[in-house]
Amino acid sequence: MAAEDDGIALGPLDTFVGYHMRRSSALMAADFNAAMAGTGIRQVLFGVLSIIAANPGINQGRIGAALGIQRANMVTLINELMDAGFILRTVSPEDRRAFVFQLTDLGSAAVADGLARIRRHEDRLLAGLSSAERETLITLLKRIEAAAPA
Amino acid sequence: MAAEDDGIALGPLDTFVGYHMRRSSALMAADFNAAMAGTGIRQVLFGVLSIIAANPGINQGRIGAALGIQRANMVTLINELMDAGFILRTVSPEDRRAFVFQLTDLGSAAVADGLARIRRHEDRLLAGLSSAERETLITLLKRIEAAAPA
DNA sequence: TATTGTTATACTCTATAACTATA
DNA sequence: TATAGTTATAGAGTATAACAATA
Repeated sequence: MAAEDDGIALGPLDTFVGYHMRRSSALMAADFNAAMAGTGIRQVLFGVLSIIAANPGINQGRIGAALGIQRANMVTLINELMDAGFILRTVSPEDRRAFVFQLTDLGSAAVADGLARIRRHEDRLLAGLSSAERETLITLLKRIEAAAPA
Repeated sequence: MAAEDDGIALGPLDTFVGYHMRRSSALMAADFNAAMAGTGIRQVLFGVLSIIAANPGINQGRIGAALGIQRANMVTLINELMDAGFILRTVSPEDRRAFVFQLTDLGSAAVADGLARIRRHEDRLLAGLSSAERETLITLLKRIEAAAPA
């Protein structure tokens, strides 16, 4: 899964941000999954839980908007988290079309455990970067997110 | 597809490299696909073409190793590129189990056209980063690739 | 009419296991 | 027996279009 470098030239590929983004993102995702093994939580699911934790009472559409997940794809994710007992779904008092969400106690515990695992996972994987470099990296990535077309 | 920031708090998510990597990588991939529209070339396919261009006569397994693609998944990719007429497959003279590859003229043209498109796409998307920042970004990403477990 | 959530569907990417033919 | 490529298959992520209920 890591970058193999058996004397194989990457050519111009090596100069593209997109290529290295794709590779390193995939590697981080694989290590994330290893760190989360047994919890049933994947990157997207942790994202959803995290948004609910930080915005209790938020509705489904806004969670998707925050994470770049389409309405149609939110449905399965929410159902998974409901089935796992991590979230509580209620009809919005202000808009009876919408569902609003809260974490259950189990969900809060899953977020806390997940945060600890993710911190260890990132500390391990990014041990070669100073904290300044890590911040630089996040800053640069955020600028790309901000620049990307709607 | 871009980062929505309608006053929705990301919480701790915002502090994770993995989260921003995932988002920005997805955004770059979407913009890549838009830039390549009509060519039939996706990120993985361009990667394979690029490796063959830089290493004529390379075999299937080594292409996969260079790009982190499993043997089983290489098969379809190679078949796609064969069907498109971009590559030439011959049995290796040294090892009759292995196939070695060259670009066809059409494949060379596709790579040249792709390179131009990708450069425009990255220049547009990364216009907010100085060239020094772009290099910093690539350097940091490469260090993550190097650090990731095998 | 527009919006929230849903269903159905399809394509891509990735992963594993078992097979074949050569080495 | 190990390796190169293949087949079959499954899980996950993401995309679009059409629908029901509510606004």
